Amino acid sequence: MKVRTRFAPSPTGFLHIGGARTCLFSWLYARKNQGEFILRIEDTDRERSQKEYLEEILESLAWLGLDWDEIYYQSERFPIYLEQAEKLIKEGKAYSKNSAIFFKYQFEKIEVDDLIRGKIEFKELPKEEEVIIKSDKTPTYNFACVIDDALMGITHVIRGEDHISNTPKQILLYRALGFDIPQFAHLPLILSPQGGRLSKRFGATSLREYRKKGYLKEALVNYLLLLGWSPKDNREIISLKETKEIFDIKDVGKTGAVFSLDKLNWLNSQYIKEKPLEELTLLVEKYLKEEGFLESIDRTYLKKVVSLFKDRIAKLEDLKDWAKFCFYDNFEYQEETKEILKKNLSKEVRVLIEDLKNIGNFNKEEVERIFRATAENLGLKNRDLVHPARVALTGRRVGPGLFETMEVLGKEEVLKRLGWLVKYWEEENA
RNA sequence: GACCCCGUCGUCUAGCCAGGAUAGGACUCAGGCCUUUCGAGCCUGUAGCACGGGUUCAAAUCCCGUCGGGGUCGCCA
Repeated sequence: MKVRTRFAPSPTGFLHIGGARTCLFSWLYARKNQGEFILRIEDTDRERSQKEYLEEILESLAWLGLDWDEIYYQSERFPIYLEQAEKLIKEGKAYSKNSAIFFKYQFEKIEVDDLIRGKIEFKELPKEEEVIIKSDKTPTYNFACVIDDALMGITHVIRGEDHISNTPKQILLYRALGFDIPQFAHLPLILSPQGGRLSKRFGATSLREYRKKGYLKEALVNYLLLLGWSPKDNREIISLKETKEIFDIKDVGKTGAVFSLDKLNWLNSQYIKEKPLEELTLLVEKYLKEEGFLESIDRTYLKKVVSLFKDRIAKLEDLKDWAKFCFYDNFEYQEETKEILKKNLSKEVRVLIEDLKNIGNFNKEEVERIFRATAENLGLKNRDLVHPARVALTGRRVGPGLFETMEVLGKEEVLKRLGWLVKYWEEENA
Protein backbone atom coordinates (compact mmCIF):
# COMPACT_ATOMS: atom_id res chain seq x y z
CA MET A 1 0.00 0.00 0.00
CA LYS A 2 1.28 3.38 -0.95
CA VAL A 3 2.35 5.57 1.96
CA ARG A 4 0.31 8.73 2.36
CA THR A 5 1.00 11.27 5.08
CA ARG A 6 -0.43 14.68 5.71
CA PHE A 7 0.07 17.97 7.44
CA ALA A 8 -3.10 19.57 8.72
CA PRO A 9 -2.59 23.18 9.77
CA SER A 10 -5.35 25.41 10.92
CA PRO A 11 -5.25 28.87 9.36
CA THR A 12 -6.01 30.55 12.65
CA GLY A 13 -2.44 31.66 13.10
CA PHE A 14 0.90 31.84 11.36
CA LEU A 15 3.02 28.81 10.73
CA HIS A 16 5.67 28.68 13.41
CA ILE A 17 8.69 26.55 14.14
CA GLY A 18 6.71 23.75 15.75
CA GLY A 19 4.28 23.40 12.87
CA ALA A 20 7.06 23.59 10.36
CA ARG A 21 8.92 20.78 12.04
CA THR A 22 5.83 18.56 12.21
CA CYS A 23 5.29 19.19 8.54
CA LEU A 24 8.92 18.51 7.76
CA PHE A 25 8.91 15.08 9.39
CA SER A 26 5.60 14.12 7.87
CA TRP A 27 6.83 15.20 4.45
CA LEU A 28 10.10 13.33 4.92
CA TYR A 29 8.35 10.12 5.78
CA ALA A 30 6.27 10.29 2.62
CA ARG A 31 9.19 11.21 0.40
CA LYS A 32 11.50 8.63 1.90
CA ASN A 33 8.95 5.94 1.13
CA GLN A 34 8.02 7.14 -2.35
CA GLY A 35 4.69 8.08 -0.92
CA GLU A 36 2.38 11.02 -1.21
CA PHE A 37 2.11 14.05 0.98
CA ILE A 38 -1.22 15.73 1.50
CA LEU A 39 -1.91 19.18 2.81
CA ARG A 40 -5.20 19.58 4.59
CA ILE A 41 -6.37 22.98 5.69
CA GLU A 42 -8.42 22.66 8.85
CA ASP A 43 -10.53 25.72 8.46
CA THR A 44 -13.72 24.58 10.12
CA ASP A 45 -13.66 27.48 12.51
CA ARG A 46 -14.81 30.15 10.10
CA GLU A 47 -14.60 32.87 12.70
CA ARG A 48 -10.94 32.45 13.40
CA SER A 49 -9.70 31.18 10.05
CA GLN A 50 -8.15 33.90 7.98
CA LYS A 51 -7.00 34.08 4.41
CA GLU A 52 -3.91 35.96 5.48
CA TYR A 53 -2.82 33.07 7.66
CA LEU A 54 -3.54 30.55 4.95
CA GLU A 55 -1.38 32.42 2.49
CA GLU A 56 1.41 32.71 4.98
CA ILE A 57 1.33 28.98 5.67
CA LEU A 58 1.41 28.00 2.01
CA GLU A 59 4.12 30.51 1.29
CA SER A 60 6.29 29.31 4.17
CA LEU A 61 5.97 25.65 3.25
CA ALA A 62 6.87 26.42 -0.33
CA TRP A 63 9.82 28.45 0.86
CA LEU A 64 11.15 25.54 2.88
CA GLY A 65 10.76 23.25 -0.11
CA LEU A 66 8.03 21.07 1.37
CA ASP A 67 5.82 20.34 -1.61
CA TRP A 68 2.44 18.64 -1.46
CA ASP A 69 0.67 16.33 -3.89
CA GLU A 70 -2.88 17.21 -2.94
CA ILE A 71 -4.55 19.94 -0.96
CA TYR A 72 -7.97 19.90 0.71
CA TYR A 73 -10.04 22.38 2.65
CA GLN A 74 -12.28 21.10 5.37
CA SER A 75 -14.63 24.02 4.90
CA GLU A 76 -15.53 22.50 1.52
CA ARG A 77 -16.34 19.13 3.02
CA PHE A 78 -19.04 19.87 5.58
CA PRO A 79 -21.65 17.66 3.84
CA ILE A 80 -19.33 14.68 4.13
CA TYR A 81 -19.01 15.04 7.90
CA LEU A 82 -22.75 15.50 8.30
CA GLU A 83 -23.44 12.43 6.25
CA GLN A 84 -21.11 10.32 8.38
CA ALA A 85 -22.67 11.68 11.54
CA GLU A 86 -26.15 10.77 10.33
CA LYS A 87 -24.94 7.31 9.54
CA LEU A 88 -23.80 6.98 13.14
CA ILE A 89 -27.19 8.16 14.35
CA LYS A 90 -28.90 5.59 12.20
CA GLU A 91 -26.69 2.91 13.67
CA GLY A 92 -27.48 4.10 17.18
CA LYS A 93 -23.90 5.20 17.88
CA ALA A 94 -24.71 8.88 18.01
CA TYR A 95 -27.60 11.08 18.92
CA SER A 96 -28.86 14.60 18.53
CA LYS A 97 -29.05 16.91 21.49
CA ASN A 98 -29.35 20.70 21.65
CA SER A 99 -29.07 20.68 17.86
CA ALA A 100 -25.60 19.21 18.10
CA ILE A 101 -24.67 15.60 17.42
CA PHE A 102 -22.95 13.55 20.11
CA PHE A 103 -20.97 10.38 19.65
CA LYS A 104 -21.63 7.94 22.46
CA TYR A 105 -19.06 5.37 23.45
CA GLN A 106 -18.33 3.08 26.30
CA PHE A 107 -15.14 2.71 28.20
CA GLU A 108 -12.66 0.21 26.94
CA LYS A 109 -8.95 -0.13 27.17
CA ILE A 110 -7.22 1.20 24.08
CA GLU A 111 -3.76 0.40 22.86
CA VAL A 112 -1.87 2.42 20.30
CA ASP A 113 1.32 1.20 18.73
CA ASP A 114 3.11 4.47 18.15
CA LEU A 115 5.96 4.41 15.62
CA ILE A 116 8.09 6.61 17.81
CA ARG A 117 7.00 5.67 21.32
CA GLY A 118 5.98 2.07 21.02
CA LYS A 119 2.94 0.85 22.89
CA ILE A 120 0.78 3.46 24.58
CA GLU A 121 -2.05 2.23 26.78
CA PHE A 122 -5.07 4.24 27.80
CA LYS A 123 -6.83 2.74 30.77
CA GLU A 124 -9.75 5.10 30.81
CA LEU A 125 -11.27 8.06 29.11
CA PRO A 126 -12.60 11.07 30.98
CA LYS A 127 -15.95 11.15 29.20
CA GLU A 128 -18.49 8.87 27.60
CA GLU A 129 -19.69 11.11 24.86
CA GLU A 130 -18.15 13.60 22.53
CA VAL A 131 -19.59 16.28 20.31
CA ILE A 132 -18.95 15.44 16.68
CA ILE A 133 -21.16 18.00 14.96
CA LYS A 134 -21.56 21.37 16.62
CA SER A 135 -24.92 23.10 16.76
CA ASP A 136 -23.89 25.20 13.76
CA LYS A 137 -23.56 21.96 11.80
CA THR A 138 -19.81 22.17 11.48
CA PRO A 139 -17.73 19.19 12.62
CA THR A 140 -15.51 19.14 15.66
CA TYR A 141 -11.79 18.63 15.24
CA ASN A 142 -11.60 14.97 16.19
CA PHE A 143 -14.50 14.00 13.97
CA ALA A 144 -13.38 15.81 10.84
CA CYS A 145 -9.84 14.65 11.39
CA VAL A 146 -10.78 10.97 11.56
CA ILE A 147 -13.08 11.09 8.56
CA ASP A 148 -10.57 12.95 6.45
CA ASP A 149 -7.61 10.83 7.41
CA ALA A 150 -9.66 7.74 6.54
CA LEU A 151 -11.23 9.06 3.33
CA MET A 152 -7.98 10.57 2.13
CA GLY A 153 -6.25 7.27 2.58
CA ILE A 154 -3.72 8.53 5.09
CA THR A 155 -1.60 5.57 6.11
CA HIS A 156 0.60 7.35 8.67
CA VAL A 157 -0.61 10.09 10.93
CA ILE A 158 2.48 12.02 11.99
CA ARG A 159 1.73 14.85 14.39
CA GLY A 160 2.78 16.55 17.59
CA GLU A 161 2.82 14.93 20.98
CA ASP A 162 0.01 17.20 22.10
CA HIS A 163 -2.30 14.95 20.09
CA ILE A 164 -1.53 11.78 22.00
CA SER A 165 -4.53 12.23 24.20
CA ASN A 166 -6.78 12.71 21.18
CA THR A 167 -5.74 9.37 19.78
CA PRO A 168 -7.98 7.07 21.85
CA LYS A 169 -11.07 9.15 21.05
CA GLN A 170 -10.17 9.04 17.42
CA ILE A 171 -9.64 5.30 17.45
CA LEU A 172 -13.10 4.86 18.90
CA LEU A 173 -14.42 6.91 16.01
CA TYR A 174 -12.49 4.91 13.42
CA ARG A 175 -14.08 1.77 14.80
CA ALA A 176 -17.57 3.19 14.95
CA LEU A 177 -17.32 4.46 11.39
CA GLY A 178 -15.86 1.19 10.16
CA PHE A 179 -12.61 2.68 8.93
CA ASP A 180 -9.13 1.18 8.97
CA ILE A 181 -6.93 2.67 11.65
CA PRO A 182 -3.73 4.28 10.39
CA GLN A 183 -0.30 4.10 11.98
CA PHE A 184 0.44 6.88 14.42
CA ALA A 185 3.68 8.67 15.15
CA HIS A 186 3.78 11.39 17.78
CA LEU A 187 6.65 13.83 17.54
CA PRO A 188 8.09 15.40 20.67
CA LEU A 189 7.30 19.05 21.23
CA ILE A 190 9.66 21.94 20.78
CA LEU A 191 10.14 23.70 24.10
CA SER A 192 11.04 27.23 25.02
CA PRO A 193 14.21 27.85 27.04
CA GLN A 194 12.01 28.20 30.13
CA GLY A 195 10.58 24.75 29.49
CA GLY A 196 7.06 24.35 28.28
CA ARG A 197 5.56 25.35 25.03
CA LEU A 198 7.15 27.76 22.64
CA SER A 199 5.65 31.09 23.49
CA LYS A 200 4.86 34.09 21.34
CA ARG A 201 7.71 35.81 23.04
CA PHE A 202 10.17 33.09 22.24
CA GLY A 203 10.44 30.94 19.17
CA ALA A 204 6.81 30.72 18.22
CA THR A 205 7.29 33.55 15.81
CA SER A 206 6.18 32.86 12.29
CA LEU A 207 8.45 31.40 9.67
CA ARG A 208 8.09 34.67 7.85
CA GLU A 209 9.79 36.40 10.75
CA TYR A 210 12.78 34.13 10.43
CA ARG A 211 12.98 34.87 6.76
CA LYS A 212 12.80 38.57 7.48
CA LYS A 213 15.74 38.26 9.80
CA GLY A 214 17.74 36.68 7.05
CA TYR A 215 17.80 33.04 7.96
CA LEU A 216 18.42 30.81 4.96
CA LYS A 217 15.87 28.12 4.39
CA GLU A 218 18.57 25.46 4.29
CA ALA A 219 19.74 26.46 7.75
CA LEU A 220 16.26 26.51 9.18
CA VAL A 221 15.43 23.09 7.76
CA ASN A 222 18.75 21.75 8.96
CA TYR A 223 18.11 23.07 12.45
CA LEU A 224 14.58 21.67 12.59
CA LEU A 225 15.94 18.31 11.50
CA LEU A 226 18.40 18.28 14.37
CA LEU A 227 15.64 18.91 16.87
CA GLY A 228 14.66 15.37 17.71
CA TRP A 229 16.53 13.59 14.97
CA SER A 230 20.16 12.98 14.20
CA PRO A 231 22.09 11.36 11.36
CA LYS A 232 24.04 9.51 14.08
CA ASP A 233 27.44 10.15 12.55
CA ASN A 234 28.24 13.41 14.37
CA ARG A 235 27.27 15.44 11.34
CA GLU A 236 25.64 18.75 12.12
CA ILE A 237 25.37 20.08 8.61
CA ILE A 238 22.95 18.04 6.57
CA SER A 239 20.66 18.86 3.68
CA LEU A 240 17.05 17.92 3.12
CA LYS A 241 18.14 15.90 0.12
CA GLU A 242 20.63 13.84 2.12
CA THR A 243 18.13 13.38 4.91
CA LYS A 244 15.54 12.10 2.48
CA GLU A 245 17.81 9.15 1.79
CA ILE A 246 18.47 8.10 5.36
CA PHE A 247 15.49 9.31 7.35
CA ASP A 248 13.61 6.80 9.46
CA ILE A 249 10.73 7.81 11.69
CA LYS A 250 11.91 5.25 14.25
CA ASP A 251 15.05 7.30 14.78
CA VAL A 252 13.11 10.32 15.96
CA GLY A 253 13.70 10.92 19.66
CA LYS A 254 11.05 10.96 22.34
CA THR A 255 12.16 13.91 24.39
CA GLY A 256 11.04 17.47 24.00
CA ALA A 257 13.72 19.70 22.52
CA VAL A 258 14.50 23.19 23.69
CA PHE A 259 14.78 25.66 20.88
CA SER A 260 18.21 27.28 20.74
CA LEU A 261 18.63 30.48 18.81
CA ASP A 262 22.40 30.23 19.33
CA LYS A 263 22.61 27.01 17.43
CA LEU A 264 20.30 28.23 14.69
CA ASN A 265 22.50 31.28 14.31
CA TRP A 266 25.60 29.14 14.11
CA LEU A 267 24.06 26.88 11.48
CA ASN A 268 22.91 29.88 9.51
CA SER A 269 26.38 31.37 9.56
CA GLN A 270 27.74 28.08 8.25
CA TYR A 271 25.32 28.10 5.35
CA ILE A 272 26.09 31.72 4.55
CA LYS A 273 29.77 30.91 4.55
CA GLU A 274 29.36 27.95 2.26
CA LYS A 275 26.99 29.53 -0.21
CA PRO A 276 28.62 30.47 -3.52
CA LEU A 277 29.28 34.21 -3.66
CA GLU A 278 27.25 34.74 -6.80
CA GLU A 279 24.21 33.01 -5.34
CA LEU A 280 24.55 34.69 -1.98
CA THR A 281 24.78 38.09 -3.60
CA LEU A 282 21.48 37.59 -5.39
CA LEU A 283 19.93 36.47 -2.13
CA VAL A 284 21.28 39.49 -0.30
CA GLU A 285 20.11 41.85 -3.02
CA LYS A 286 16.60 40.45 -2.86
CA TYR A 287 16.67 40.53 0.90
CA LEU A 288 17.90 44.10 1.31
CA LYS A 289 15.39 45.33 -1.24
CA GLU A 290 12.51 43.52 0.45
CA GLU A 291 13.60 45.04 3.71
CA GLY A 292 13.61 48.48 2.19
CA PHE A 293 17.24 48.91 3.14
CA LEU A 294 18.27 49.59 -0.44
CA GLU A 295 16.33 50.67 -3.45
CA SER A 296 18.79 49.73 -6.09
CA ILE A 297 22.39 48.75 -5.98
CA ASP A 298 25.14 47.96 -8.40
CA ARG A 299 25.43 44.21 -8.30
CA THR A 300 29.17 44.16 -8.83
CA TYR A 301 29.64 46.44 -5.86
CA LEU A 302 27.21 44.43 -3.76
CA LYS A 303 29.13 41.29 -4.56
CA LYS A 304 32.28 42.87 -3.14
CA VAL A 305 30.46 43.90 0.00
CA VAL A 306 29.04 40.43 0.41
CA SER A 307 32.45 38.85 0.04
CA LEU A 308 33.69 41.20 2.72
CA PHE A 309 31.09 40.04 5.22
CA LYS A 310 29.97 36.55 4.31
CA ASP A 311 32.40 34.89 6.69
CA ARG A 312 31.42 36.95 9.70
CA ILE A 313 27.67 37.35 9.78
CA ALA A 314 25.14 34.98 11.33
CA LYS A 315 22.14 36.18 9.37
CA LEU A 316 21.50 38.52 6.49
CA GLU A 317 19.94 41.02 8.87
CA ASP A 318 23.38 41.62 10.37
CA LEU A 319 24.37 43.29 7.13
CA LYS A 320 21.96 46.13 7.82
CA ASP A 321 24.02 47.00 10.82
CA TRP A 322 27.58 45.91 10.12
CA ALA A 323 27.74 46.75 6.44
CA LYS A 324 25.79 49.95 6.57
CA PHE A 325 28.96 51.96 6.04
CA CYS A 326 29.32 50.34 2.64
CA PHE A 327 26.09 51.87 1.42
CA TYR A 328 25.78 55.03 3.43
CA ASP A 329 28.39 57.53 4.60
CA ASN A 330 26.22 59.26 7.19
CA PHE A 331 27.30 57.09 10.10
CA GLU A 332 28.65 58.31 13.39
CA TYR A 333 31.68 57.07 15.27
CA GLN A 334 30.38 54.58 17.77
CA GLU A 335 30.89 54.82 21.50
CA GLU A 336 33.24 51.84 21.40
CA THR A 337 35.71 53.82 19.26
CA LYS A 338 36.24 56.62 21.76
CA GLU A 339 39.30 54.99 23.20
CA ILE A 340 40.91 54.79 19.77
CA LEU A 341 40.01 58.36 18.88
CA LYS A 342 41.47 59.75 22.07
CA LYS A 343 44.88 59.93 20.49
CA ASN A 344 45.05 62.72 17.95
CA LEU A 345 46.81 61.48 14.82
CA SER A 346 45.56 64.15 12.48
CA LYS A 347 49.03 64.96 11.24
CA GLU A 348 49.84 61.33 10.55
CA VAL A 349 46.55 60.66 8.81
CA ARG A 350 47.15 63.69 6.61
CA VAL A 351 50.38 62.06 5.47
CA LEU A 352 48.51 58.79 4.92
CA ILE A 353 45.96 60.54 2.76
CA GLU A 354 48.71 62.05 0.62
CA ASP A 355 50.43 58.69 0.21
CA LEU A 356 47.21 56.90 -0.69
CA LYS A 357 46.41 59.55 -3.27
CA ASN A 358 49.35 58.41 -5.33
CA ILE A 359 48.12 54.83 -5.72
CA GLY A 360 47.08 54.09 -9.28
CA ASN A 361 45.49 50.70 -8.87
CA PHE A 362 43.62 50.88 -5.58
CA ASN A 363 43.58 47.17 -4.70
CA LYS A 364 44.17 45.67 -1.29
CA GLU A 365 47.74 44.51 -1.98
CA GLU A 366 48.83 47.93 -3.18
CA VAL A 367 46.96 49.71 -0.41
CA GLU A 368 48.54 47.50 2.21
CA ARG A 369 52.03 48.08 0.80
CA ILE A 370 51.67 51.85 0.88
CA PHE A 371 49.89 51.81 4.22
CA ARG A 372 52.67 49.85 5.90
CA ALA A 373 55.35 52.03 4.36
CA THR A 374 53.59 55.16 5.58
CA ALA A 375 53.28 53.82 9.09
CA GLU A 376 56.93 52.91 9.15
CA ASN A 377 58.03 56.31 7.87
CA LEU A 378 55.95 57.95 10.56
CA GLY A 379 57.54 55.75 13.20
CA LEU A 380 54.17 54.18 14.02
CA LYS A 381 53.27 50.57 14.55
CA ASN A 382 51.01 49.43 11.79
CA ARG A 383 48.16 48.82 14.19
CA ASP A 384 48.36 52.34 15.54
CA LEU A 385 47.35 53.60 12.14
CA VAL A 386 45.02 50.72 11.30
CA HIS A 387 42.70 51.25 14.22
CA PRO A 388 41.86 54.91 13.60
CA ALA A 389 41.64 54.24 9.88
CA ARG A 390 39.02 51.60 10.51
CA VAL A 391 37.07 54.02 12.65
CA ALA A 392 37.30 56.63 9.91
CA LEU A 393 35.97 54.27 7.27
CA THR A 394 33.39 52.26 9.23
CA GLY A 395 32.67 54.17 12.40
CA ARG A 396 33.42 51.02 14.37
CA ARG A 397 36.08 49.31 16.35
CA VAL A 398 35.70 45.93 14.67
CA GLY A 399 35.02 44.83 11.15
CA PRO A 400 36.51 43.04 8.17
CA GLY A 401 40.15 43.40 7.24
CA LEU A 402 41.04 47.05 6.72
CA PHE A 403 42.72 46.75 3.34
CA GLU A 404 39.93 44.68 1.84
CA THR A 405 37.51 47.22 3.17
CA MET A 406 39.48 50.01 1.55
CA GLU A 407 39.50 48.27 -1.79
CA VAL A 408 35.74 47.77 -1.66
CA LEU A 409 35.02 51.37 -0.71
CA GLY A 410 37.35 52.69 -3.38
CA LYS A 411 39.96 55.40 -3.36
CA GLU A 412 37.71 58.41 -3.48
CA GLU A 413 35.50 57.28 -0.61
CA VAL A 414 38.49 56.25 1.51
CA LEU A 415 40.22 59.59 1.10
CA LYS A 416 37.00 61.43 1.86
CA ARG A 417 36.37 59.53 5.08
CA LEU A 418 39.96 59.79 6.26
CA GLY A 419 39.65 63.53 5.69
CA TRP A 420 36.59 63.58 7.91
CA LEU A 421 38.51 61.98 10.73
CA VAL A 422 41.21 64.63 10.44
CA LYS A 423 38.52 67.25 10.64
CA TYR A 424 37.00 65.52 13.65
CA TRP A 425 40.28 65.62 15.51
CA GLU A 426 40.91 69.22 14.61
CA GLU A 427 37.53 70.22 15.93
CA GLU A 428 37.91 68.14 19.07
CA ASN A 429 41.28 69.73 19.84
CA ALA A 430 40.47 73.25 18.81
C1' G B 1 -6.70 16.61 40.31
C1' A B 2 -7.30 12.57 36.43
C1' C B 3 -5.13 10.40 32.12
C1' C B 4 -0.82 10.20 29.02
C1' C B 5 4.35 11.18 27.45
C1' C B 6 9.43 12.01 28.72
C1' G B 7 14.29 12.14 31.80
C1' U B 8 22.67 11.50 28.96
C1' C B 9 27.04 18.15 29.81
C1' G B 10 23.38 24.88 30.53
C1' U B 11 21.19 23.45 25.32
C1' C B 12 20.73 19.86 20.82
C1' U B 13 22.31 14.96 20.63
C1' A B 14 25.38 9.69 19.77
C1' G B 15 25.47 5.43 22.78
C1' C B 16 20.12 2.15 25.15
C1' C B 17 16.48 -2.27 21.62
C1' A B 18 20.91 -7.04 21.04
C1' G B 19 24.64 -4.82 29.20
C1' G B 20 31.49 -4.79 29.09
C1' A B 21 37.35 0.08 27.81
C1' U B 22 38.90 7.44 29.80
C1' A B 23 30.23 8.23 27.93
C1' G B 24 31.55 10.67 21.68
C1' G B 25 30.04 15.12 18.67
C1' A B 26 27.75 20.15 18.16
C1' C B 27 26.07 25.05 20.20
C1' U B 28 27.06 28.30 24.27
C1' C B 29 30.79 29.69 27.82
C1' A B 30 36.15 30.20 29.49
C1' G B 31 41.29 30.36 28.11
C1' G B 32 45.08 30.49 24.37
C1' C B 33 46.89 31.32 19.36
C1' C B 34 46.67 34.16 14.85
C1' U B 35 46.71 39.21 13.83
C1' U B 36 45.21 45.41 11.55
C1' U B 37 40.39 44.85 15.05
C1' C B 38 36.79 41.20 16.06
C1' G B 39 31.44 39.31 17.34
C1' A B 40 35.67 35.74 12.14
C1' G B 41 39.36 31.43 11.97
C1' C B 42 42.40 27.65 14.58
C1' C B 43 43.52 25.03 19.28
C1' U B 44 42.54 23.70 24.31
C1' G B 45 39.36 23.43 28.38
C1' U B 46 34.90 23.39 31.94
C1' A B 47 30.55 20.61 32.15
C1' G B 48 26.39 15.04 31.79
C1' C B 49 24.06 9.27 32.43
C1' A B 50 17.79 12.80 37.89
C1' C B 51 17.75 9.78 42.51
C1' G B 52 17.14 5.01 45.13
C1' G B 53 16.80 -0.06 44.93
C1' G B 54 17.15 -4.66 42.25
C1' U B 55 19.11 -8.37 38.29
C1' U B 56 24.34 -9.35 36.82
C1' C B 57 31.13 -10.99 37.22
C1' A B 58 29.72 -6.20 34.88
C1' A B 59 24.20 -1.25 34.25
C1' A B 60 23.76 5.13 30.81
C1' U B 61 21.98 0.45 28.71
C1' C B 62 17.39 -4.56 31.64
C1' C B 63 13.38 -4.38 35.90
C1' C B 64 10.83 -1.71 39.97
C1' G B 65 10.05 2.64 42.76
C1' U B 66 10.74 7.87 43.81
C1' C B 67 11.46 12.61 42.17
C1' G B 68 11.42 16.07 38.28
C1' G B 69 9.71 18.17 33.55
C1' G B 70 5.98 18.30 29.76
C1' G B 71 1.17 17.44 27.33
C1' U B 72 -4.24 16.82 27.42
C1' C B 73 -8.78 17.20 29.81
C1' G B 74 -13.66 23.20 24.78
C1' C B 75 -19.91 22.83 20.50
C1' C B 76 -10.58 25.63 19.54
C1' A B 77 -7.72 22.92 16.32
